[in-house]
Amino acid sequence: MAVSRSVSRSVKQQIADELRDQVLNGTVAEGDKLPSEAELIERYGVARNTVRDALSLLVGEGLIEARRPHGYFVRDRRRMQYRPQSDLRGLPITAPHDTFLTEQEQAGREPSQTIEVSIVDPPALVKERLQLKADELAVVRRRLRYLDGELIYSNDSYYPLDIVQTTPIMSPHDLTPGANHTLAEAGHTQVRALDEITVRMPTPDEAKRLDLSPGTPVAEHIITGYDQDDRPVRCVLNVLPGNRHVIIYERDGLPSPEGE
Amino acid sequence: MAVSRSVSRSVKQQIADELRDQVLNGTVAEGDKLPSEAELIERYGVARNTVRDALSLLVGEGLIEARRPHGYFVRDRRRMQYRPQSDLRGLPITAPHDTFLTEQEQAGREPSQTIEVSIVDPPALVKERLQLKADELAVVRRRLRYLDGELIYSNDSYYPLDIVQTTPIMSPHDLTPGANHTLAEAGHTQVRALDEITVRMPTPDEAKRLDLSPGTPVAEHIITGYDQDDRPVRCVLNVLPGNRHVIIYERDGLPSPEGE
DNA sequence: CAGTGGTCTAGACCACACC
DNA sequence: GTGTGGTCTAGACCACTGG
Repeated sequence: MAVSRSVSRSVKQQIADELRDQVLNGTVAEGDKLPSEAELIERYGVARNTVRDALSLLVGEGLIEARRPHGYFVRDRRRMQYRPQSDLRGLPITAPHDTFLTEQEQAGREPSQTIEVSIVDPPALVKERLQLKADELAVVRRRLRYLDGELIYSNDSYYPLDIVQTTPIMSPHDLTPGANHTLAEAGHTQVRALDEITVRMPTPDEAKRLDLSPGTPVAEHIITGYDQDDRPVRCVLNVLPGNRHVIIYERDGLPSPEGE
Repeated sequence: MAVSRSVSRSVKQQIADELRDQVLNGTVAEGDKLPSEAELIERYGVARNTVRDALSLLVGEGLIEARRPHGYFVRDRRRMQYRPQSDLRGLPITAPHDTFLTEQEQAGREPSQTIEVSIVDPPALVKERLQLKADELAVVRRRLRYLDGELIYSNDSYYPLDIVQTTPIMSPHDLTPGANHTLAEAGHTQVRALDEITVRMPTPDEAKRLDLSPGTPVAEHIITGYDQDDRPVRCVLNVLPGNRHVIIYERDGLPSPEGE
C-alpha cells in the first residue's frame, strides 16, 4: 500500500523511508523483528528485489540486520563508554590492574579476554610508529575483550622486542603488576602518548573476526606511547565496532595561548 | 574468467575479492576507473545483477564509488589531521583567531566556511549537555567548512541564549576576537571540556548535506565546554566524513595512579 | 547519440534453523 | 517439512553526461 510510481522518490526509497520512520519513532523497537520479505512484497505490491533493495538501504545505515533464517531485526543502539585516558593512565590491561577488567567488574558486568602472545615482524603501520628498522621484530599481545560473553573490541599491543625480551610481557597471561610497571622496571617509563583515531568500514577479515554485521563501521584507535627519552615503547592497535562505543576524552586547562 | 561455481565462496564474493585485490595492491590506483559493468559481465560470464552485487560489496567497504554515468572509481584514501585539542585551545573558529582557518592557511590550502546563525530550540542531545530546561533556547552557529572548495566537515556550535544574548556570537560573521574571548568577557571562561566521539553510518540527511557517497561512515564529535563554575557554556556538534580524517589527541603526564 | 549506472520485474534454486 | 533470507539469471526501461 501507498507506494506511488512516477514520484521523484524511487519505490525502494519510499519503502525504506516508511520502515526507517517506524524504527526511529519506536513503532518497531530495538530488537524487534521487521515484516518478512514476503510480507513486504505483498504489502507494497512490488518485486522481491525491490523489497530487498529497500531493506539493504537500512542495513547500510546500520539500523537493521538480517538474521538468517529468522528475519530482519532492529539493531541495538546502546553504546558503552570507551575511555582511552583511563585505559592508559590505569595502564593497559592486566589482572588486578587491568583497567578494562576492573572497570567493567565494577559496573556489574562480566569481563573476559583471550590473550595470545607472539614475536612478529609487525605491520608497516606499527613499524613506523615504533621506529623499528626493517629487520627489527616486536612482541605483540593480541587480545579479544568480551563483556558478558559478547565481543567488545580487539586490542593488539606491540612492544619493541629488545625492550621486553626478558619481561613478563612475553608470557600469555594477564600482567599482574601491569604493563606500564613492567616497562618502567625495564627503564622505560611512559610519559606521553599519541592517539590516532580513524573511522572506516571494516576489512572482510575484521568483519569476520569481530563478527560485524554489514553496515557496521569501525574506529581504529592507535596509541603510541613514549618514554622519558622520547623513545616509542609501545604501539597499541584497537579496533572498535562503531555501533557499540562512545569514545570519551576529558580535557582541562585550555590555557588560551593568545589571550583568546 | 576464472569464477568457479560450487565452491564455498559465492560468485559475487570471488569477483569482489579479485577486484579488491587489484585496488589494494595498486593494480588500479586511487582515482582510477574500474571496468564497466558491461565489461565485467563479459569477463566473468555472469548476469548483471551478480556483477552489481560484487561491486556493491566494495562500495560498502568504502573502497570504490559509482560516478554516474562515468563508471566506478577507486576512492581517495588520504586523510587530513583533525585535532580537537588545538581546535579548542586556539578556540573555536573566528577570523584571525579561528584555528581552522589559520592552521589550514599555513598548510597552503584554501580554507573557507559558510556561517548561519539562528536561535533555536536545540535537539535533546544538546539540551541535556547544556543543562537547558524544556523551554530554554540556544543560539546556534552552523558552519560548513571547506578546503580548496571541498567540503570537509560540518560544525554546529550551540550556546545558551541567556549567556550570549548581547554578544557578537549572535552575528553571522567570523568572530574576530574569538568565541572563547567573547564568552570570557561575558563572565564565562571555559576551563574544561568533555569530548564524545561516536562512529556510525550517516543519516540520509547528513549524507545529502555532506555529499557522502555510500559506504562512508561518519564520526560525530560532541564537545561540551564548562566554565569556572562548572556550568556548561558551549556544546559543539561536529560531523566528520570518516574517509577524510584522522582524529588526533596528544596526552602527557600519565601519572600512574596506583603505582602501576 | 552512445554508454554509463540506477531501478524494477519475475522468475529459480539454495542453505539454514526450527518444528 | 516450512519459512527465512542469500544467490543468481535474463530481461526491461530510465536519467544523466559526454562527445
